[in-house]
Amino acid sequence: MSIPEPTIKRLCKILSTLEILEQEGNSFTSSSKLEQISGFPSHTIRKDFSFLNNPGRTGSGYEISALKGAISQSLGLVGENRACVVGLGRLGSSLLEYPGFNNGNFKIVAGFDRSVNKIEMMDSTVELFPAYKLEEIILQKKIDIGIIAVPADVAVAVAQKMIDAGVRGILNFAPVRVVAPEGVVVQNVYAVDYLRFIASMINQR
Amino acid sequence: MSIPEPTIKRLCKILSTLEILEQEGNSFTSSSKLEQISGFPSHTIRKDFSFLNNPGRTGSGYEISALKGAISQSLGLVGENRACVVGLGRLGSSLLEYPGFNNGNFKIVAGFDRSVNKIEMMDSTVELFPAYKLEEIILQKKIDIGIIAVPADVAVAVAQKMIDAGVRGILNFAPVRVVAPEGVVVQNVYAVDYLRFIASMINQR
DNA sequence: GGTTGTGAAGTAATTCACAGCA
DNA sequence: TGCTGTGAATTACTTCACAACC
Repeated sequence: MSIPEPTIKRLCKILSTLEILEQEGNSFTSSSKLEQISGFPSHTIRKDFSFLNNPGRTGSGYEISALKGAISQSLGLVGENRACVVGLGRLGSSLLEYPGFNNGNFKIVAGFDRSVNKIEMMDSTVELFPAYKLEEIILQKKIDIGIIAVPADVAVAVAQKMIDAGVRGILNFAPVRVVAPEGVVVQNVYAVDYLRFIASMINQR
Repeated sequence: MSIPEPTIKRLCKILSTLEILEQEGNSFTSSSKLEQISGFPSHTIRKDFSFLNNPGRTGSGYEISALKGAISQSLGLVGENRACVVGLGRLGSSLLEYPGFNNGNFKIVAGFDRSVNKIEMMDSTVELFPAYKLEEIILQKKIDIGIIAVPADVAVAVAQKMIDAGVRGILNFAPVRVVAPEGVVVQNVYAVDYLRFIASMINQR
């Protein structure tokens, strides 16, 4: 039975929430507590969890580490997903060190920038390359997710190179909409869209 | 008749798409063309548009500027929404100049940082203030949307100050989930959530 | 041929409500 | 009493299909 997309998105967010709870020293939680923190209603959370394999115990709540495992497993977040960041301006360079990117399931294995000079000047724990090596390195390092943080005018070209090199997912922060063929998952994160959504919710209701 | 939330989100994205089309010199478009660019099926787009006031002409397509107006109007994106950015690290400082933030409907009227030194050194077209003035300036400048770009450990405190000062919407880029009382719209943009979603779509299906 | 706009039909997601358990 | 887990009921959304139009 496949998991509905809204459920997947909520589970991703709940996973982050659980990590925060764990960092704060908790080892158990409940659907009502998760409602307070995540904002999702508790019955929705429980329904979402019904797609997992018995993550909790009827009567008591959820053991956080077991719950995290159950979510990760059901979402297929198991192996190590290898990612790269293209464009090392302010946004890109902050992404290289974004907390949580280099957790168990993800690893940023390369950064790219057009400017060879910038690459040589930056010091980073991530290996850096000039942009023209993008396709070569994606193949060589078996990168499956590309993160785009370049200016709008080159974002589409970068995306195309990623797709040609065989990337299976793209996270695009450039203010341009990237479309990809069937089989490549794209998420466009365009900050203005969120601002507009917020303004629309504020002004409309 | 209120507009369903999925429709609102799509309309926000389509609005950006229209701006791109317009920049490229187009003045007309159609639902099938928008399908190609946005990825949403054309019938969904047309259904979404049915919540607007006759944006197109049966038979021919849509006049982009009229369509933009109809969407903006229906979403309540009419006045000027005043926003501020808190935290002027790499992410925050890039947001200050983010293209499209300072378009017709939004205006970034203030930037804040804890470090007085940084504020004095940065040159920006946006007025900058030390963090302790946050509440004062929000009131004074009638800011209704707060953008959070501070580290995780202070994000919740910043959000609380914004809420206390009367902000009506929060766009949070810190890797912490901000929750707000009824009446304050929050969007948490946590990059890891998108990575997880992508990985889950890649690995699962 | 192309297009929009929309009721009707179909599908999907949410919410309810309660049994079963600690 | 407070919790989970889940069928059933409800609600919401999407897709279809076609009339009206260029």
